[in-house]
Amino acid sequence: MLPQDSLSGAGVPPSGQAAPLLHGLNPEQLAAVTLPAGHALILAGAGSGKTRVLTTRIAWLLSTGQAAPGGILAVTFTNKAAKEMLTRLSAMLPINVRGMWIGTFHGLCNRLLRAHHKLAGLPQTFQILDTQDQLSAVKRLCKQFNVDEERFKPKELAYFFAGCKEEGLRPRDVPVRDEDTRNKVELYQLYEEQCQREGVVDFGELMLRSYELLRDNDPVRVHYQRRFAHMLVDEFQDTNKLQYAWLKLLAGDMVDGRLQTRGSVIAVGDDDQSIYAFRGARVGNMQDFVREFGVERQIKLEQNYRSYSNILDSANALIAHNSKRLGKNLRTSQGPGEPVRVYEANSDLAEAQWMVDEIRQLVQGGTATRSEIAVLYRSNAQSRVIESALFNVAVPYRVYGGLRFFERAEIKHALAYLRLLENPHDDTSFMRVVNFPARGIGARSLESLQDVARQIGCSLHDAVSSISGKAGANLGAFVAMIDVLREQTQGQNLRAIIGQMLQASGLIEHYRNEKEGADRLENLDELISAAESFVTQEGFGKDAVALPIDETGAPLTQSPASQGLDPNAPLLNQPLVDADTGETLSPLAAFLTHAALEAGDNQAQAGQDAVQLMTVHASKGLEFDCVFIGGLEEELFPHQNAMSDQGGLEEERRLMYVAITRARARLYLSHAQTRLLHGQTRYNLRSRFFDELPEECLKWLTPRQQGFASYAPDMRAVGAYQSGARGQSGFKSEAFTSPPVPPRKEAPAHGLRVGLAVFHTKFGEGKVLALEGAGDDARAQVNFPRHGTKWLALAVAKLTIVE
DNA sequence: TCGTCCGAGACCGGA
DNA sequence: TCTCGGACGA
Repeated sequence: MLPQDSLSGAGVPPSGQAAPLLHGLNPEQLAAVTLPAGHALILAGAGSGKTRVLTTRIAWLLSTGQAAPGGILAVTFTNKAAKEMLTRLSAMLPINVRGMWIGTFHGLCNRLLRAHHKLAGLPQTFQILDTQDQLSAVKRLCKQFNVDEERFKPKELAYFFAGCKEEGLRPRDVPVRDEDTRNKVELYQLYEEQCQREGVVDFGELMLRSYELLRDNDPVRVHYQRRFAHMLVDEFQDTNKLQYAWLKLLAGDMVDGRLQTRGSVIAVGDDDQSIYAFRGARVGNMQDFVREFGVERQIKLEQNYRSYSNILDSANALIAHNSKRLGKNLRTSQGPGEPVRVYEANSDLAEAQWMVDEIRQLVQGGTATRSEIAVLYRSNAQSRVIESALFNVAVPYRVYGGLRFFERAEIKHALAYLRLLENPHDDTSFMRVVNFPARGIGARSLESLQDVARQIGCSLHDAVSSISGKAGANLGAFVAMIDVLREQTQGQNLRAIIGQMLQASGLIEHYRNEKEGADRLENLDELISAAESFVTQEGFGKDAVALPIDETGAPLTQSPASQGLDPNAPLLNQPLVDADTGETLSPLAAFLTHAALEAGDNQAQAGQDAVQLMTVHASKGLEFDCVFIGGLEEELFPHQNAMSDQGGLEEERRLMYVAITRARARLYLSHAQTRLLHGQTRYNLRSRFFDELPEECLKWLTPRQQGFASYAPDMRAVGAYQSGARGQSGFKSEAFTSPPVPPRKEAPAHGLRVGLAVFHTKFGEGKVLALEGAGDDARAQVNFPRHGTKWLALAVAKLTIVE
């Protein structure tokens, strides 16, 4: 039933239209969907129907007439989530979703900055730097100012700049405590000047600049505050300080130290799934939100519709080890289901082989289709072994992550040319392609070009005319090529522009002559198709109607375009608009924006029934019937970089929690005793997370090793770990079922015995303390005076007996 | 100036 | 194992 008091006045269609929307919601979900106006926090556990609640809420607001499409702003973190929301919405309601602002933080900021680029102090065609571009911009800066790159590593500088921006700090705002910081802040200032001069913004700038735009321009801010009466924020636990401040600005103004809001904000989040602290996410925003917005309604969604209880209990038990939690426990009405299966492999190869065997059984036995099986891992590097194991037995698979479409070198090159067409002063793009394909412009020429540009204070493009000699001729030819191309492609469609660019730049020619160029040529072809489908989706062409603007120069709330009720209209948002002129951004400029904000899929063959391989981070928000989580070893998962502090470890645990809760019916966990990482074999302890799972939910496919500590690379580390959280490990003999593991017998074919002195190429001389295993599996424990005690796989380690 | 070779260092995660 | 940057010879 609809709460009567929340239906606001005139224009409300009969509630009969909304009723089907609400069908099948549980009481908490219903309460969340039909919340009356006002701010609210929804704590939504994994698999509790969060996205459904969000989209139904929007649909409910619209269908009851409480909101117009233009009055809604819904913000997410990933393009995937935004698309999902739009897809579901359009399935629920026969309305055009174009007038709504649904997108990622960065996407919406981009939209704001395009609309008000003058006020924001940006050229209309400003380009967006992705992480790669940003790094090369920083490197260029370092070269220019002769920065000691040993002392200030470009990567660290980029990270520092991004961190400042996430905190909302401009160079003048950064507290300087030491000389080191002072230098960094100076470089930060120079970096900003460089970006501004070149008309480019990085991801952090996108966010910070639009924050400042809203903060410093009252009419604009007020306009959007009025417009967005309903704001919904997904994955609120992942917001950083700046994003939260941005939301506050849109919601209302501070009056006498108190936030006076106009519309209502609904934040949906799960503190247990906060896995982005490394890029500035602040779980504390949830508490701040409750306090500063005066949130009175908090709803917990704890009913899980996804997993059986063995899986859910495991997740609950694991996450209970974290100290800082808002407190929430998932429950399910489904039965216990299958136990969580645990497997210990001798090596990463064996682990992968076991996974593949299990996967084939699942598929052949009809338990699951391939696309409903996911293999999750902590870091991308782990996918290799699994991929090759799958490949060997011809099981189709799909890897997420790694290089994505718009990040491939050839695509970046092509995009750089396109960017130069839009903005000749984009020095990052200039540098990228000025000598690619090679056209006789070497480091020397570029150095002098950069010198000249700095002296005059202009872009590289403009500095070219001041260079004389042979270098000047070559550079001149390059610039002329770009300028001619720009003129020639004026007014042409995107397909034609890209086609001509590929020819004129010599990219096609270059890759045609390259040995391994076929793939790259194919990708360049794919770029044209991508542009083509972008153009149709975004609705450029006949139905592209500019949004009208009001007296403040901002687009009007309700545009005729957004009301053009075309049920078959594409799902994406309306074209980017310049608020001053009402012009839509050119297809090329919009496409470049799209390419920067959405790195795209990494592989085609989407439709195929394939096993899904991805990192745990990438799996967030997804679910599968069967989930394998591999590499559950100390230093890998939890990752070694995260173990230095408590916060890091808790984040790793949340990551594990996310991984576990992806599974609906079957969950497999595994770890390997030895793993080839960074080109060398490592011996890792079984992950501590195993000890935090309830024994009764687990089924050990291999005997649970008591002597786990024997794999420690360093005895001191073992001591520290043993004295820590590790309690009594339950050794359940009845859990030993299939498949049987060959017993390890002493079979000293290697000629070693305890007490023998041996020599290792890396660790030097040492003494054998213990031996175990046989054949390929044989290991020796050796004490090296300088490197401590290690277990070495004799098949791998080169040990010679010292006479 | 260009291409290739080689050694060092990295690989945790993403808009 | 792979990528990057520097060195070196053509």
